[in-house]
Amino acid sequence: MPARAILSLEAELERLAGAPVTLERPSRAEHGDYATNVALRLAAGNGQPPRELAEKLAADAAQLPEVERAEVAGPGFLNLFLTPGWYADALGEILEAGEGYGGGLAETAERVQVEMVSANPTGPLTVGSARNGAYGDAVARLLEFAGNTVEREYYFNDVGRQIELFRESVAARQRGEEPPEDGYTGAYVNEIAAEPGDPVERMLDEIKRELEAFRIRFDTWVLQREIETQIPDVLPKLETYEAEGTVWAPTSAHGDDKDRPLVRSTDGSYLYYAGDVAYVRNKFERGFDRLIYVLGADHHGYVGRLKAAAAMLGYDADRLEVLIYQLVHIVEGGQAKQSSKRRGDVVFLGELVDKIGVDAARWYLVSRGHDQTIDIDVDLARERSEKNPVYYVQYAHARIAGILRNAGGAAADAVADDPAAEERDLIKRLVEFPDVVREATERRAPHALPTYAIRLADDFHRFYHHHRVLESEQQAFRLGLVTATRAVLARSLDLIGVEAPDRM
RNA sequence: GGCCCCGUAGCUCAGUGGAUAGAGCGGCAGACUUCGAAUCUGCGUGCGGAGGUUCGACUCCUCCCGGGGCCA
Repeated sequence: MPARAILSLEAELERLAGAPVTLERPSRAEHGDYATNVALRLAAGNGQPPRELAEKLAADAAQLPEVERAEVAGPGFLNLFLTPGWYADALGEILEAGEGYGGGLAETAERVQVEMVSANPTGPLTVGSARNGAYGDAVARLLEFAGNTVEREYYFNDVGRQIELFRESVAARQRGEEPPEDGYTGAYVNEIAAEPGDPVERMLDEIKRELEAFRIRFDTWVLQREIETQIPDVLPKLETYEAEGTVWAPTSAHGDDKDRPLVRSTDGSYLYYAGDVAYVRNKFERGFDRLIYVLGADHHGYVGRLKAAAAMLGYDADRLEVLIYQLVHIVEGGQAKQSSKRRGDVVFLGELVDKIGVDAARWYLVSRGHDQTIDIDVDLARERSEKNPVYYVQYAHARIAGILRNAGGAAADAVADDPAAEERDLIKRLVEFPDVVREATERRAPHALPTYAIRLADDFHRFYHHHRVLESEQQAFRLGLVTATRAVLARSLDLIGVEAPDRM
């Protein structure tokens, strides 16, 4: 939802035009503060020349108190130039909303679970898991900001072949032997072997520490072992059939590519999908309105089977959402590198954070679209991190914090007789924020936030370069302007888990 | 063979129907007696290809080419 200042203007224009009006910011200043293509849309319907319609609408619009002048351009665009009064209203709205500006936009607040990361506890978290967490946590933060209740969950696959291999690998090292064929050989295996206690427990604790350091706070940790005890209760609730010595779930009747095996008839042992179904039921039974799974592109095949599980259990499959992000490729010396946690030649989250820090890492991992594959050269990462736009945005925040420190609590307001171009641009940028947040939330696309934050920082730095805040005739208005800017910068960063420092 | 993602400036990427497609990095040339120069200003004939839908397509549809992934 756009800011109120936009909505009310759209509503007035809608009344004049007799049709829905959407305002957008033209890329060129001479096309006005805002523009609408409503005349073009209307003309397509009733055969009237679009410019004629636009001319009439322009004459009416020019009478509105917010509109300084209205012009018709191109094939029939209506370009609006707004009054200082509109800018004062817009900034006033933002200052009034304070820290909550742009939030609380959910139409109906839901109880949402976001399950993310969920890497096997057979090693430290990789950069792939870091992307999962950075992305999933940003989506979770957006949903919370919109007014939903969000719980973050981590599912530990603590049983199965990989776990056994991991235990055997550690045990072999402890005996001074080589790990088994296909076993885990990374350096961290030696470190785990050197310490007492269950290696899986140790990895669980290590992963929890890493996530906390990465600023992802989980509400619940679930063990596969526990979920599997619920399988016997769940299977009778499913329609199943037996074939080839196996009990199957007819998931293809619910949109899956093919049916999934549940139980091996010969020995009654459960297959992987049985656990998936039990877990889906377990989640819904906990009362969530919406389940979100965050999975890498290599798990794309899970979308159909998870939704089928929900449907077979009698739940609305639309309430189970699977967010797929593309993989992180490690590049070294210009060559993409095959990586394997077993061989230990992956790049770990810890290494990335050591080299570039949490802020740059989270920014970097979430600033690409989730449908975009990321290539990461860790050796270049540190060098690049010095040029990371995250510091550009943080610097804008720190600069404002400095101004506000020096202002010593002087009064701030929203009114200026005739805001300068840089001031108008900054206000219009701030006015965009609720819509950026809304779209990022709806599309589960938090990468819109870094993009927006750079633009906002850019507008601020330009404003700062041209105008003094303190000891100027416009001090109160400019303090209002930078106060609003600081709040929106801080919120933009917080939504992607990056800190907004007062000093750098 | 089937399915999913991607192809935009030298590089990394924004841009899910509007006007002359934008940032960052790299490069060149400028700007500090000033609330923080981690800043600002200037310099760019690029949407993989071919059709189609539309008043209007980077955006939607079909096919082809190229890269990545999953399943078989």
